[in-house]
Amino acid sequence: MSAFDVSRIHDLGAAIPRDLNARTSSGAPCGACPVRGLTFCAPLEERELAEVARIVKHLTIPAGQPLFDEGEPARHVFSVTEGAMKVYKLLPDGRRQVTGFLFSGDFLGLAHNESYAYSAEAMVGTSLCRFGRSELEGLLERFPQMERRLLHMASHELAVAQDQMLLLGRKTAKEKIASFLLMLSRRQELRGQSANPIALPMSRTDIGDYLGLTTETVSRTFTQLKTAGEIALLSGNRVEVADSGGLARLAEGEGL
Amino acid sequence: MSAFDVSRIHDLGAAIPRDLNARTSSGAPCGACPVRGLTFCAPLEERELAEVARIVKHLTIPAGQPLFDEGEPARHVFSVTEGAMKVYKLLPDGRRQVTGFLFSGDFLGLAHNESYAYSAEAMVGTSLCRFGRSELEGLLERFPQMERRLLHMASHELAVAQDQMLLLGRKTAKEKIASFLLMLSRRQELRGQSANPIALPMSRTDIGDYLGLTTETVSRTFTQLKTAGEIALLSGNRVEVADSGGLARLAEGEGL
DNA sequence: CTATAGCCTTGACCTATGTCAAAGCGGAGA
DNA sequence: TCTCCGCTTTGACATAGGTCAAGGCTATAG
Repeated sequence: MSAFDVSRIHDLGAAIPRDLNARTSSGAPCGACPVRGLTFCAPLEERELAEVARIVKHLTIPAGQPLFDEGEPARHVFSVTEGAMKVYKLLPDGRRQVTGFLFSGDFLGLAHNESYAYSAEAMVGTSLCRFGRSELEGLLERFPQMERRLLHMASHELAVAQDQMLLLGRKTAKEKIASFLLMLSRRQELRGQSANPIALPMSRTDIGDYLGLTTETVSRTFTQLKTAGEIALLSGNRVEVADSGGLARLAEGEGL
Repeated sequence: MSAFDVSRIHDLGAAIPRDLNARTSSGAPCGACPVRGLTFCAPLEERELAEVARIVKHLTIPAGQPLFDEGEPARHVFSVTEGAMKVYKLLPDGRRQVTGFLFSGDFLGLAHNESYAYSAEAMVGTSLCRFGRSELEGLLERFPQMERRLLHMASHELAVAQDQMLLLGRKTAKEKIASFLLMLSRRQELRGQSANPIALPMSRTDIGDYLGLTTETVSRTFTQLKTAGEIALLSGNRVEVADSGGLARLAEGEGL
């Protein structure tokens, strides 16, 4: 896959300008945001979006570029509008844990203290909305429904994190890979894309660091699943799932 | 340790009645809540606490008793006032991941959908405040600072969950145990207790299910740390840390 | 069209941790 | 104070997954 070809992994089509008053600082209207329904802007009315547009800055970063690093002062929060990112934590000796993959509609940068708790890096060319922390706080004060939405999103993230703990602590390599593929598939659907085939914008190393495995084990497990007829590896780092029910049973350790 | 002896693990002393108007349904005044500063009630003024007292129900459960099970309709949220609980998720074949240990001041039961995402069980006799979900929502609507506090607490939980992912995915058994002990020590301090010795109200099996290890490995690793002079195992399931700096370095994989 | 650099896959071997089994031991109740 | 019972510890052995080491593809750049 071309590292810069965003469309391969996010295919919602271009934003259709509707000539609303609300415009971001770089000119894109929030009212035309293709992923608004997924973001924390969802509960706002079009009139209120103007307030958002006033404080938002739109930015685009190329594949492989870091957005921020763990420990850096947390001055901004971000919302992914297009592309794909990974967030991760490091141990002093370089061991890495990818704590999440982010796609359009996902939120990042919320920190409970003054600095980011993890690093964030684009895996393909990625577009984001950026909010100053204090400006966002003002916004949350004015629009309580936005704060409620954010709390709801955080609760969801928490549930996802607990699932990931179960995966990391108690699942086998095969169960981890099966769970991972299903997670990506479901998220594609949530973004309005088809559940199958599944796009993998991340490397085997990234997948390993997300699942608590090595590159080699990830690769071997993909091969096993392919040999067993569970999946097919397509060109462009895509995976076709033969029987999602079977994969789901595999993911929960219920054999096949 | 006596399974019912709460004081062993939580020693803030008895609540001192201050004769405030705010009282819980079982008579205990919220104004005298010994852990109020730690809970989501913290930002409320005494006058506002009366509202909380009106909808709260105080309850006490014995060691080993479940509070709720994963998948059950999430009708209530809870705040631990005294004692210790564990929350966990199960795989169909019985494999278990303990996703957290809860002590006084901790919040549980927040669900982003209609049912609980995990099971909760008391490890020692435990007291909790219970809130009906809809009543709590009304409260959050009236007191936005409470909702902000809840968002802040959720962000903190999220950061803790990411640390736990790093632990589960990338740390060795020795690093996991060291991290675990430090976490308990710090939380004791946050609750106003001494950092050392550390009380372990949970079984070796619980610790293993929290750290992604078996009982045997947990036990062997404690023995190793004891032999290395890092810790001492005291009576009553307590652990004395010889040098917390050394343990901290161990926890991050920086040798000793 | 061809070269090239970076993934990805595969193989052989190793080890941290799991599994199975059997003693210790401490605390709750009599 | 004594007696169990359940948890913890320890030992011997097994294995999933890690490590080290070659190749093999594939997609961009020239």
